[in-house]
Amino acid sequence: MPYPFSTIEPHWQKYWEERKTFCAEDNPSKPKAYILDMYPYPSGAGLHVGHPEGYTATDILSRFKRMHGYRVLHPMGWDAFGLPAERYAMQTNVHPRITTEQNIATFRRQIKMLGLSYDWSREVDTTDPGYYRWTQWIFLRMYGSWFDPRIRRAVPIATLIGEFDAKGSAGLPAAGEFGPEEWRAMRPSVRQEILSRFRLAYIAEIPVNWCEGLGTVLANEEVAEWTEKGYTVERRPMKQWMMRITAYADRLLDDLAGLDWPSSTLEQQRNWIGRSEGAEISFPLPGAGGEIRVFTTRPDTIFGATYMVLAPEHSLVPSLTDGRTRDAVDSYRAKARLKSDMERGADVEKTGVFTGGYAMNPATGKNIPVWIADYVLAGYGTGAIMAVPAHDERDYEFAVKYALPVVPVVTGGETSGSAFTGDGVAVNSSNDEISLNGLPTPEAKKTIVRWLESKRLGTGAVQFKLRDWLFARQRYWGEPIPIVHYEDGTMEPLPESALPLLLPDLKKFQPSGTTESPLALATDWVNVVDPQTGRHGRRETNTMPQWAGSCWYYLRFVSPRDDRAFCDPELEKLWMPVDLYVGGSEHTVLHLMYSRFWHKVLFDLGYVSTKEPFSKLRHQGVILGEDSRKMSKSRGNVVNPDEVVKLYGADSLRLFEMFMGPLEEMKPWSMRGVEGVYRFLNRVWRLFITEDDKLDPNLRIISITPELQSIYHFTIKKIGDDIEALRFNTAISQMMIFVNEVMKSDGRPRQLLEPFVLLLSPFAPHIAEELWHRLGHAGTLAYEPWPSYDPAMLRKSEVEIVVQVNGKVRSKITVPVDTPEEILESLALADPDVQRHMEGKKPLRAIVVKNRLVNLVVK
RNA sequence: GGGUAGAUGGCGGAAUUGGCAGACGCGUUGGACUUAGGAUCCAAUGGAGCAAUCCGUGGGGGUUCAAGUCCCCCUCUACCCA
Repeated sequence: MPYPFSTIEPHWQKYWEERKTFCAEDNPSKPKAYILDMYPYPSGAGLHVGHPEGYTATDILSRFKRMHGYRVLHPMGWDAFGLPAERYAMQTNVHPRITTEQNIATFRRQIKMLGLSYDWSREVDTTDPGYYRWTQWIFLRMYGSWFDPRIRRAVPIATLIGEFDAKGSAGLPAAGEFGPEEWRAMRPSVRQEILSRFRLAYIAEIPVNWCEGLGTVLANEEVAEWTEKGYTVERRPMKQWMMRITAYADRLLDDLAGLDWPSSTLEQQRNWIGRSEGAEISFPLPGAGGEIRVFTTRPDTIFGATYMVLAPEHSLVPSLTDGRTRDAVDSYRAKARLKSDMERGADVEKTGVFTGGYAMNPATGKNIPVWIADYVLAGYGTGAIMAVPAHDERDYEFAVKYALPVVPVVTGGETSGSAFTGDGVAVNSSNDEISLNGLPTPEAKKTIVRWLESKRLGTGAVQFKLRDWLFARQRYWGEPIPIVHYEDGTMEPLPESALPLLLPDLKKFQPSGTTESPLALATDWVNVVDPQTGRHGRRETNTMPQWAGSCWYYLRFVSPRDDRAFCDPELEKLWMPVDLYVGGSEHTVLHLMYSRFWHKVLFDLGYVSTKEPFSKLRHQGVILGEDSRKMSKSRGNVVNPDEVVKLYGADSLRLFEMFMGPLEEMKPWSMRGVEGVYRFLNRVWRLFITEDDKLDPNLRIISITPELQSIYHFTIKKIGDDIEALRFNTAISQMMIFVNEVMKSDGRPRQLLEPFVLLLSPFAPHIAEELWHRLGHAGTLAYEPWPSYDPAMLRKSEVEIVVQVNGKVRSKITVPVDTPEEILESLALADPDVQRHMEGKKPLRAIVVKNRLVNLVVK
């Protein structure tokens, strides 16, 4: 008879829920553990077997920590804004609120069915006005703050206004040039424009990926997905809300150093930030007037700059073109608009056209042609490059194609047929005032930057690949941005008391037909009159991107029902930072970067006490289908957790998910494997419970062999060590070894089996609670102290020593533990098998490792 | 092209970090029990060989008494970035 998981599991789930067993205590006297899963997007498809992998891992650790006397914060919530619910609404006119509620209900049911020890009283939902009120509130903090580069942190915008009032713009180049009187005399809309150059949340006109078919702007990483589906995406300049994450580039990079994160994740974050050192150089435009500014990491190659390339969108392009080139340039610009950054950077043949204009190379004094080409991106650097075909692959390719001159200025590598991009020694690099010839690349860089600086032609500069974050989507189902635009050209944030700014109810969810979100159609909602001044205004119709809610949900869990603060400051100190964060590696870059950014802003403004949110991070690996291919509906290899739980129970599902292999690894599903752990749980059950469903009368304190005693103590040690290190697969394997040993031995030693139930409980909590109960204990085992082991008991009395001759195992001898080396050696030499292999050979030396092996080297 | 992680039986995976390769599980084979077995229990299970023994951790070199583990070169796979 299989064990009755289908009655046990709901029973204990109900018990935990009714007794609030896993409510996190805000009790400062206990050590804390904040153990967090990446909360899911509740899709219509429901849970798949990938979800429980990470959830079970954190659950095991949470339960383990509770049994060690920790207060554990282990919450769950829903990242519930997002495009799928809205797209469904477009097709059916079912309000996304309704779809979202249904999906959440399904997810909640499925997650509860797994017996995960979440504190459900802290559940959050990003679409709940009580939640997004605070997302909006944080947005307003970002809007109301600026990053002061002199102290490298964010401060309220009022400090900047105060500075302008008192001293004018002095010291802040981005502000322009004005004195205090001028500032005070400016029209409000002008002042606002200047301030928006500093605010952490600001509106800017930038080229974005506009998708007419979807009626929305897409993030760069979303473009490929939609173009593959046949949608057209074009580059188009639009006014957009942005977040000034670039201000934090240095700190986001530097603070990675203190994090216990996977090295690949750290590396990807570094690459994404993409810090590079070089110089910004001005190339004057003799014909058109003005100058082209470029950033380069190789200022030392400036003497080899034989042409320049502007991004097609570059603002100087029109003034450089003339009648002969205008048509070609315009049509090239039109084509480039339709390509995504990804396509443009891709390894395809470079294209470009000559603008007709020339710039002067400030080092050589020569005029060089200015081209446009889409491999130069408007959003990166200055949107222009000096092209050094001899020492840059892409420039080389381009120069060969368009027969532009290639002038080598660095020696040290093979240059025929390709560019030499490495470091070397400068040549051909001198003018009347300066010579780099003979200097190794690093010296040459320093020398030329000094010269450029002295001539006011350029300056040493640091460039980041990281760009400001596009923070607006033309969608309905997202957090409304709490800003009103007035007819006089100014905008104003809503007062805190007006939050949450609720989404208006709509009946239809189609795109507005303009570049605005469907919110523009809610005229009652959009149009407002300022009660104080009577001015007419319009609400911001963009909503926030899906990342917004997930940027700070880990903070909300600390005080989820607080209506005075997004996060109670005392409780924040009590729980933060997150001690372990587990989630998929698909969030390696964006989610983790964005939340680190928000966290740092909140830290600067004094709302949180740690500079980083997640001290330790791990990713769970992808679970493949039974055929070792990615699970997908079309392949028909999707495994449904409901099915597994129905057949084998939640404990078996949990146990198998952990037994499959290392947490981070990608691994295929196996129903047979589930059966395997299910058999194991049945075996455990039968150790305690007889065929007629009674506690086995043989369960008594009995004398046991030293071997079993030793295995028991080792099992406690191994399971504990493995859980701490998140090596759940080997912990389970040790449980199996222990159970096999007990099965083989005589009797049912209660003094071992009763604690074993506790060892099993983090992995398979339902069966463990049931056995604990049947053993005569009242209440839950969730807070029982974890069994301890005696290190002395780990020592065996005898060990088997391997005897090798020339590295090959020839015999094994059993000796008392810690037998001295000399005795081991003589015992080995006396062994008949060994002697046989040494016959006729001369002993050279013996390597003896205590308690391990003897290796006899002979010739 | 760059970064990161990998490659161990028929399969998933273990291996005090240099010390018996293949723990544990799946599968397979044989047996026991049974009216029955897709339940349970026992035994075997990397390959070759009757055996002694030999060969075996993607491939090739190296260091070492000793290499899955360390070093060099190569091949392939996955993920991310371009």
